[in-house]
Amino acid sequence: MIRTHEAGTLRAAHVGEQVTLAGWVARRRDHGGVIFIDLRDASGFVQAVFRDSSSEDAHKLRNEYCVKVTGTVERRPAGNDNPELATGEIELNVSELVILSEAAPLPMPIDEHVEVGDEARLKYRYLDLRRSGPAAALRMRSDASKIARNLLDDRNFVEIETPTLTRSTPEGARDFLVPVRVKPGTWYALPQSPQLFKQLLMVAGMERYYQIARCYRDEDSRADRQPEFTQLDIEMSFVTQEDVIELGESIVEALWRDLAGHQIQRPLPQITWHEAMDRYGSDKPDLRYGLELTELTSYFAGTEFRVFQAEYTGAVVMPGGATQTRKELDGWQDWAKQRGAKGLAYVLFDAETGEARGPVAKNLSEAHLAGLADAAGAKPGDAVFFAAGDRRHSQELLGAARIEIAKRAKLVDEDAWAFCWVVDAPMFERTDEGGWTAVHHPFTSPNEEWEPKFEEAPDRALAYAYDIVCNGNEIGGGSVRIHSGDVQRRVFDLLGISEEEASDKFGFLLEAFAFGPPPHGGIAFGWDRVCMLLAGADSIREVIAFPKSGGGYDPLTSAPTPITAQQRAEAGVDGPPKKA
RNA sequence: GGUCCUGUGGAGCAGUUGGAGUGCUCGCCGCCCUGUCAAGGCGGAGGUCGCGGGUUCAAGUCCCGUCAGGACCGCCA
Repeated sequence: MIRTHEAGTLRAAHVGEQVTLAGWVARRRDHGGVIFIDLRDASGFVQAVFRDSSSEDAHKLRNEYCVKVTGTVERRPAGNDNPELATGEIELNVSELVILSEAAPLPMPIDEHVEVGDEARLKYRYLDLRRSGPAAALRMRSDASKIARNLLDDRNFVEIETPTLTRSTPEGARDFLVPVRVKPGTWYALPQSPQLFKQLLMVAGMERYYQIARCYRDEDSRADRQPEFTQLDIEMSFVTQEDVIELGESIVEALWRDLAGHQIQRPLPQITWHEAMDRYGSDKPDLRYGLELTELTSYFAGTEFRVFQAEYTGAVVMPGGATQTRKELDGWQDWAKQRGAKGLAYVLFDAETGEARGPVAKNLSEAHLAGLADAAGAKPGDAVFFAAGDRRHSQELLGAARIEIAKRAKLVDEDAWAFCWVVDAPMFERTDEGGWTAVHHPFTSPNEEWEPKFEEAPDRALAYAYDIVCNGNEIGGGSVRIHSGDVQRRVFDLLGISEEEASDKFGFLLEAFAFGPPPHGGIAFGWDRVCMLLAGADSIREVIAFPKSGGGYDPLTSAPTPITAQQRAEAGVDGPPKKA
């Protein structure tokens, strides 16, 4: 090493020692006769002092020059300590300065105190990462992965890599495709997850598999989504849902204990998917606040108001919402329309009299108005928002409203951690064409109750499928898989997948399942989201070294780029497509 | 595919009902300065106001289009 110590580790105990440091000029304070440099390396900062003998070159220093300095660690003069710095009691009296490399004027400030836009940060991510905050997020992620690996290793899990050039899967998200030079017209797909491979590893008798796996989905991005993302992917043989949940909680417990200083209460609460929808209008409810939905379908039975003559009518209360201005109430209508709803009906309860006001109130009978506050759980001064219509969509609208209310009314405790499992997810949902599709994936096992009869009521059939939710974010999910050929065939039948089609698409898996597949199940954590939460960030970009911006664009490398005619000719892009 | 927000020196922002010269902080360059620590003082450079079109006597400002970024809906088993 060209240095003897790390800058941020020097303390009063080192006073008198001759040391050599290497790092970057974080800041300079040139007083003419004496020059101070904050020298930064990965460990932190230390103040280097240049006087007469060493100051000639030091005048030339600029921010982010990479330098090597040799000198003596000295106690700072009385009154000059800097309690802000871990190294604030001492400084390095420099006798020799070597400029290792110079830095051009910076395109963005590298300053702990200055906000910089995302565009500049991502384009110059290597400069962004010199700042302590962004750097700490990546180090924290490394720690998180280490904690998970250690825990899984202790439990005899095997870390196994699976292919990233694989075959296209018909279900789920859009695949990223890779043309094949040696066989034009054929394509690899990048995996959306290692799902099928981990099941094959169970057939292979590995029993306990895990992998920190890169996954790819060609869908539009969001703050918590990237085209390539990472899962902590886990699969186990001879387990029940309870075993997977126990393991999942152990991982979450270790992560939050060691990285967030938070002890979770085990077992974590479990609520069923239907309960989550009924009470919170979401399959990933944020339990940091109440504001539960109330169903008023039977309350409004027989109402003259046509909007509420619906399959489902529900409500959510906005505490203190009655004082909202007309403009704010109109804002809710725009908000609802933006989500594809016709609007958001509301009733305001006067803070003084408790009297119901608003356009909807005029359409309701005296009796319905009289009992409404109690039925919806509203107090004088509150607003109540309603959604009516299709049960699922209405609940989702109210669920979204609930989140928005909590945000606007500042009801979210930002320091709280609220975990839960959402269990008993439905197996199937209707497709637009009137058939059925798997909610999770077609290898998810029906639960014990529904296994013999899921065909009788596919809309009500429940699966051994579970999601773990933290503060309204789905951070992981999994299921017990089907290991019986008979059940798998029945599921395919219901989904309208013929034997021929199944064999064409998943033949390799079904064939493997002919050879004594063990019962198995697993879970995958969305690792970027987990790390985002642990880092206290509001975007997964903060915990990804080189994230992409919207549209899958990489501001640093400018990928994706056009290819040359020659590359295209060789790539095998232009081979004939498969007949439909 | 759709909705909304934002584009102004290198960075972050301001710019009023359209009205004479786009301003501020930081950074950058030069000089001064021996105890600062987000150092300070003096001086200086740096702008197609994202791009194109339109309205107007006059556009950073209004209108249309377009590009880029962000948030969201659709989508994401």
